[in-house]
Amino acid sequence: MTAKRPYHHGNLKPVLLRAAIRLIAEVGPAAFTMREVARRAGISHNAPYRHLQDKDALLAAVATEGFERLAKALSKPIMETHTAASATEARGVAEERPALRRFKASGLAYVRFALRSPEHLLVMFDWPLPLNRYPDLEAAAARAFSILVGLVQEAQREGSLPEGDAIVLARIAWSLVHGVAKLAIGKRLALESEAELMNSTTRALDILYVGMARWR
Amino acid sequence: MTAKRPYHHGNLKPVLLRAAIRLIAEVGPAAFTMREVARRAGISHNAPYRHLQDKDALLAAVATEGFERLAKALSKPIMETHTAASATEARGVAEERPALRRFKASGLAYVRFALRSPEHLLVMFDWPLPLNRYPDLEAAAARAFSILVGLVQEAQREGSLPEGDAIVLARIAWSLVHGVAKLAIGKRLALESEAELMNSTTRALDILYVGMARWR
DNA sequence: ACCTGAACACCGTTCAAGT
DNA sequence: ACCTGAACACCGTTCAAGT
Repeated sequence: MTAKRPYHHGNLKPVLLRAAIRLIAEVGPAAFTMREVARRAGISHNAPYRHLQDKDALLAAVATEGFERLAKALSKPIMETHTAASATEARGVAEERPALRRFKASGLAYVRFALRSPEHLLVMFDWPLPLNRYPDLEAAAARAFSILVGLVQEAQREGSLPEGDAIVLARIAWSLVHGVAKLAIGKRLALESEAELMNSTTRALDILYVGMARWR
Repeated sequence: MTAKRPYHHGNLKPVLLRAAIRLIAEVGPAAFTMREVARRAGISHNAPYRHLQDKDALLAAVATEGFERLAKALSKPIMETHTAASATEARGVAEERPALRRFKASGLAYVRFALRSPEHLLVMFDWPLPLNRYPDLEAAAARAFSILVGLVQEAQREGSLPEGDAIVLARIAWSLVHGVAKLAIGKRLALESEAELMNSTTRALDILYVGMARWR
């Protein structure tokens, strides 16, 4: 226990990232401290400053990683049972074309990502990081959003969504799933299980799609 | 400047609340400290503990006040120019009945509240307060949500929204406006002015309404 | 190159002592 | 009753000194 700590050599940064995420998950970002991160990484309290400018830089790295994972989750929208239970499907209406399915699935993927990585979402959106000081973070966030815009455009080409500014439609969809995700994480939706939340999200996305398709 | 501080007598709590909100608005909840609140209130750093159990209790009071103000904002949805520009209106379709107007207006009011009091919204939704330990807060939050549910029910009685669980519809609407509000506060929507945001929100609410009305 | 321990100016919270 | 100053165990960050 009083064993002398060996020097930690090699890439400390990923180790710090993992420790940071686990710590935020446990105590929340408010109680999150650099010294505790260092303790968990088994290094002295100021070693992180060799690799990161400061606490914000560590959180910016967490946020950047979060946007990269989100982008991956959004672009791999594998259809699941929840989506199969989608209303138009249930009625046997064969109008749900592939791009529209992917668009809706990405919405579900957003919420699922948020549930699995609430600590990431929190740092990504609710930690007041000066975005312009972290270009990597800004770029990762832009990439994630552009995937959603691309899905809207595909659905437009397919004829599932109306012509018009894809960015506007993407922002509305993003707002909906972001709201669902944030409220769900904060336990404000009074939904029991993840399955129930996914069903509810599917319904919300169906409503949004119907509204987008008919609205003029 | 070295003048001896007179004792502060009377109700310190409201003074602390005002100071707390101003401080959070300036530095964010992460950098928010009890000692600085006390400094701004012109009292010694530990005086607040005579009135509040701890830092969380002060933030819980801020959140409670926020929900009370939100409830007020939602129940006084005065129609404004943005809503008047709503699509159905623009086309002269006279189908927008009063309860539906109030429902949409409350959505706009939610976003407007968020823009005017971002610090309240942040504490209300993103500070990990153990809700069950602050019954006043929990009750205020429930009251605010119930107003939205009531608006949905009125719109259902009026025939503007389909029959069915009002709570489910209210949750979906809440998610949308909450997402818009959070993303707007975080400057993630790339919208220039408040007017632009209100127009965009109006469009989103129109889409949601159309989707709700037609979805089955 | 990378890490450490001591140091500084902070925090949240408590408590005996003052008015 | 209400407030204060000193105290304790923390934090973020820096820096000279070690391997």
